[in-house]
Amino acid sequence: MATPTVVRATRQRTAIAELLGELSEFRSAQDIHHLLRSQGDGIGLSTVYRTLQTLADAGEVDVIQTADGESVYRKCSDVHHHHLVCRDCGHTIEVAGPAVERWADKMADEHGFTEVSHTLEIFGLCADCRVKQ
Amino acid sequence: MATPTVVRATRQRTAIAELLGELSEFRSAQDIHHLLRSQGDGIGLSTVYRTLQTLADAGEVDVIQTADGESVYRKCSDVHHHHLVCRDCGHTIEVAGPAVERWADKMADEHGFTEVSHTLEIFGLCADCRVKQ
DNA sequence: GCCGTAATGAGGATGATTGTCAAAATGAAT
DNA sequence: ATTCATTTTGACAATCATCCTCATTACGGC
Repeated sequence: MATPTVVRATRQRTAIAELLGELSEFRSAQDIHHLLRSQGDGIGLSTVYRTLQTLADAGEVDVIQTADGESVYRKCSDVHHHHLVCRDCGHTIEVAGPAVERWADKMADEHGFTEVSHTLEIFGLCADCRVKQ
Repeated sequence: MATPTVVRATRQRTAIAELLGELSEFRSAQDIHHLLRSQGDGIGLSTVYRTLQTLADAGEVDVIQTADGESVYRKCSDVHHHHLVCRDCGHTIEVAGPAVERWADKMADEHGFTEVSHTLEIFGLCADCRVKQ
């Protein structure tokens, strides 16, 4: 992929960005592909994957992996945060935990680790999904 | 998979358990398969996957997923803990963070989530790998 | 040893993700 | 608006980890 010197706006990219703007849950690339198609936007699966990856690299969307290893995407706020995710419907709440960040950095530092990053997600059953069952 | 009523000891299971006992890093199923084969233990890939899954279900090994979605396994202590993992060599240190557990539960509770679990891993470059580069 | 059951493993199936590349679309300049 | 270099797209094939199938083998209680 010879790095492009300019980035172009396309119908497909706009459609993905808009859809992500409306969703509050993490969705897989395949989900997003289906959603777009079912609302009439012709788009190829490759394009969805490529675009989501680009957005993720740019920090525009967050990516986490479900228990079975599938990558799911969501447009999030810019500030550092973690997620409280419903295992059933995917509904997500952003939560901040400054104390946790400090703790993680301290642990890494104490053991001589550098270039530290961390992943932290909380999974559960949201109130809505609990009653539904 | 009709649940067996008894569990049998086999050469393959013993080999996997022993290997895991010697390793301090997270390794993929394929890694483990190669390692066993290269030390002369004939074993099938399916068996490795099956056994690791069984061990994971029983809580005998921990499973986390690498950045590219691959599952990696490691024998861990029984107490609840998290991992400080070297991105380069996989070397892993178990760390405990009781305050983090409480925080996660509190967040979930405040938003009405039940059946809560969480994942938390810290990634970095260990001291050894830093000098090596 | 025998035998009922559990476990193995070779090979095929699955499913998410990525690569290929010719054709289509973009946007800057004319 | 037309041209044109470059970026994007998307149908399809290729990868790759993981799971499934099922005939064969191994375990362990008798």
